Amino acid sequence: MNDRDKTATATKSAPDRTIFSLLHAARVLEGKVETALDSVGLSVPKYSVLSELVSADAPLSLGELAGKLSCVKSNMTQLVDRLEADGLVRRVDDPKDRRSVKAAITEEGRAKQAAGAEKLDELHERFSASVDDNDRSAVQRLLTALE
Amino acid sequence: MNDRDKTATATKSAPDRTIFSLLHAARVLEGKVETALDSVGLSVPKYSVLSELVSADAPLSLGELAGKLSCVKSNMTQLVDRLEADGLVRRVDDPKDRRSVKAAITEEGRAKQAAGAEKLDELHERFSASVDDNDRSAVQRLLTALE
DNA sequence: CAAGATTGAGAGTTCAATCTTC
DNA sequence: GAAGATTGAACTCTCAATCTTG
Repeated sequence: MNDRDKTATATKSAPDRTIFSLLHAARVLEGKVETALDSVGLSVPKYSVLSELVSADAPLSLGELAGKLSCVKSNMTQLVDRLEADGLVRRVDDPKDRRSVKAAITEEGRAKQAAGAEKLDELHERFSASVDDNDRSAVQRLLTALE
Repeated sequence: MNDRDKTATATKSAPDRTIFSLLHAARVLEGKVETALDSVGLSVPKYSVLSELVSADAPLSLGELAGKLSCVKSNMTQLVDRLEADGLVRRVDDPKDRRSVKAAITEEGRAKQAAGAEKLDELHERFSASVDDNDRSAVQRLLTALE
């Protein structure tokens, strides 16, 4: 069942490829995650920061957060700005290191994170129900082959 | 009210989260596409616009382009601003409809698009080589189940 | 000088409002 | 009024430069 791939380098604008359908699927999925979180008033980056703070169960420095979210520090500066404006986190000084600023989650932030996690669980439930185990492991295999 | 029960959210998403690995894989893949296009001086949105113009083989209005890329019209206004600054497209008036502005690809834009397509083909080659047909069709199945 | 965070500029995206033209 | 495009504001992200502190 392999009679595609006729001209490898010749045809430029002949779209076929699974690679782009995977990309498209990811966009769709990401959209669903965004919608789910949006219904509780959170964005994906905001939810990610709150989740890290909840799972650490302690304030984290902006540098640590940037590392965990795999983004640049200046990004975290602005993201925490918005979270602070929303009242979901609070900047606290680090007595150990006067250069450092830590983000501490507020009660409101904790509640938002829990609400977001709830929505994400629901989404995951629906997703899992519509996919059988064989396909699931095939995807896992394909994904790890990607790195 | 909110007794944070760690076992509730933490253990639930730990063992079984294909949804998130798919999301992660998409990020990785998207990063590779970005890198490939960046090597010829293009971003993904810019390449997409150029490709649409090449495949249409005629100028397209900004509204048409926004529709094809599934984005908002105001987005296309700014994107075409940047493409015009790069000398890759040119705004031309539509004699049929004085409200409308069309984007016409330049020779330089055509060359850039071809270079980008070349890089993407190479990427696709490498990807296809590392995926067998069974896994490929599993992905297709999973993707259609997603909508 | 290193490591923390911040600022400024720019790319990309969305939405709401506006302006011109049909 | 409805459909073209544009502008302004907001969010997310990156990079380069800067400022403070170790």
